[in-house]
Amino acid sequence: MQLLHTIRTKFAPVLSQWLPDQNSLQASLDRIVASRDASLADYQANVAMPLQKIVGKPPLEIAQAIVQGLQMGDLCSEVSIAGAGYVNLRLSNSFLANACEAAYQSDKVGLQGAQEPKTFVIDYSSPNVAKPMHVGHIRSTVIGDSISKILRFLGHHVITDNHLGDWGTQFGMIIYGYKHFRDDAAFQKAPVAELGRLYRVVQRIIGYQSLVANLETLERNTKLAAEKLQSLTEKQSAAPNDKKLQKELKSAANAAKETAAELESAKLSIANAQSDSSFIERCRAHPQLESRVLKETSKLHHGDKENLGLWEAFLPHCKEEIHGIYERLNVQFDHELGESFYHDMLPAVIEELMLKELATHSEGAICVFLDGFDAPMIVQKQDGAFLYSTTDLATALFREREFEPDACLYVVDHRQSEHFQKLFAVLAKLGLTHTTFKHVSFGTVMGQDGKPFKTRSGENIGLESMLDEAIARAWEVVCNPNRIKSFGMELTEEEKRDIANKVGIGAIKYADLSHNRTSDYVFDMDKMVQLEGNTAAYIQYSYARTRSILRRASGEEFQITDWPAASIQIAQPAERALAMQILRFEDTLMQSTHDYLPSVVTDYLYELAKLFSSFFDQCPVLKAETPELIRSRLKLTELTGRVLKQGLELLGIETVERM
RNA sequence: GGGGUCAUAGCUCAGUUGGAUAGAGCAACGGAUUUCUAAUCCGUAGGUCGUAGGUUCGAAUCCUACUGGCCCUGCCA
Repeated sequence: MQLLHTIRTKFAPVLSQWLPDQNSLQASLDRIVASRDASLADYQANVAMPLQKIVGKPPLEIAQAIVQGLQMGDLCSEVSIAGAGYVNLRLSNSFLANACEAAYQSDKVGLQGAQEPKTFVIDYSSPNVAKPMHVGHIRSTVIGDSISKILRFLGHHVITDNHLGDWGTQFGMIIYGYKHFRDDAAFQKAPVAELGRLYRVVQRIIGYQSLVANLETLERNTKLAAEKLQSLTEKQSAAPNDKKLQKELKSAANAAKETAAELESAKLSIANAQSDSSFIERCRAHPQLESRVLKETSKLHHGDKENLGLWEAFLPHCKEEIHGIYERLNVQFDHELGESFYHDMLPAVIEELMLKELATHSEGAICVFLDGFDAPMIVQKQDGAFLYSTTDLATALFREREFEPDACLYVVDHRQSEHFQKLFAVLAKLGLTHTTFKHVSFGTVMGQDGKPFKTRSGENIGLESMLDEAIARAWEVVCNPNRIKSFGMELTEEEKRDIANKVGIGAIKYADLSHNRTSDYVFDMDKMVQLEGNTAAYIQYSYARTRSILRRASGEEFQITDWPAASIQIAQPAERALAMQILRFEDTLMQSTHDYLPSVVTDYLYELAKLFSSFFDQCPVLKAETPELIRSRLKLTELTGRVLKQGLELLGIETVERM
């Protein structure tokens, strides 16, 4: 149910006497919120204080007038005024009980759903298929999947699209690699692994060559920075109190330090590479590899038979690989329209931009210049090739025609925010003004050292091995024989595998979703698999406990099966706290979709699981005083389980009946 | 140089349209168990919300400046 809306509706007639205008009335109603401190109130209306200017009376007097005018009916057991003029509400136990009853009878745990369903296109995951997927891809995939599920559950029309990078430079790299470095036997045996190896071989050579090529510039810059620092230091000693100079000195010192460190690390990498003689030989044999790779890419894009043939041969293998990962993550898409799908539409995009005089030639490229940005959006390179900005424009135009969405969400990392600002500005100029485009950005996954999460040698961490490790650790903890024996549970091997799998994958997903989407977070496998505190396992465990009680109830010892027909009673503090949290489910989902924050849902579920634990501790279910109470609590337990399961499902996390 | 973003307990983090005494988890300490699954519950301790101003009934939250970190900044995606 939409609890907040129900409460706010009661306030509307009273507040409208001072706020005849709909907008200001709504703004005032929005100040009625769940109380942060449950000991003060369940809900609080912070409406009287801002009204003092409009009404011309002290807040306390206004609050009194509000309370006198309110017709809360059965909803509240207590309405009071506190502090500077807060109107505090205490929901009545009978209301909570009835509302839980209704939620229990409903097939969607009481969900009313969106009044005006909208159409969303959600673009997420979108990896480059020829490269191995790494930890950086997990956020987009997991966040996008969760947002899609929540919106869909609320009744919106959601179209998910995995915009695969299946047409870019990385294919030039593996095509070049395949032509020159392939191991046929290895390719026969495991094509994806071999392609991955070829990608890394080519990447390493390009990396080395670019380091060598830039070494001179780097040395010069380092020298210049050091000289600048030197001269500023001299000036500083002449004028020690010049603040501007001090600032300059500081930034010069930083710059000198940075360039020196960069030079040092470049030299080190080069020295390391040079100790590998076969590698150096390869580099000599393939000079200027980057431009050779670009040529292969360009040939592919221009329909070269051989390259197109290789691309067609590689792509199914690459797709199979990532589909394997999606299967493990239990993530599905409605569409998988990659970059290659849009290739033929790109010239028309440029044509339209030129025709509408949005794009101009500049320095040999075709660019769209936008107010507020120094650099233009480049849509066609000097060499005639298109860029991802061109593809993104074509994609947006295609989706507009095909799906007619109300909103398009791009779940992409925050470093691309400027790209999306430009993209959206151009789309607006192209007349796509009735669709809301939104970059749902997210922060970087950091290592323990506070730097982007990489292996010690600087490589990205493979997604597959990360999932394997999470599952292995989940196994160790969950299927620990001592623990299982301690409460006499016998699990088959198959059941153990299933549990370890769902707990391990759940741990990774939950760790990602529970952090605020926009902030960076430190990746800590120990912690996320630790199964204590704010983790998926704690919630999954709570769910398993609800199932355990229900299993026992209908088992031989108690033989109770008639609780669905009984009525829910709310009396104990732990019962009412649990009931109220259950009823806040829909409000939580709506709040979560307001700015696409799955962490709102994780917080909610964690709180619900904690409240259930308290309830479990303080309110015996099967050993309650009366048969009626036993049945009431069984019903509440079942309802809690349903919400926990549904909530986890919206996060893409599965549950188990026993763990 | 320009722009973006972040700074909250020892650690990892919540705190979204400004609301009452700033909250969790971990780590530390103390209690509860013949268990409806102790992977639990209850409690103690821990803070000048980066600094300085401003806006107002009220600021961790909004504005300005400063300090520090990360990111982006014309032909990769």
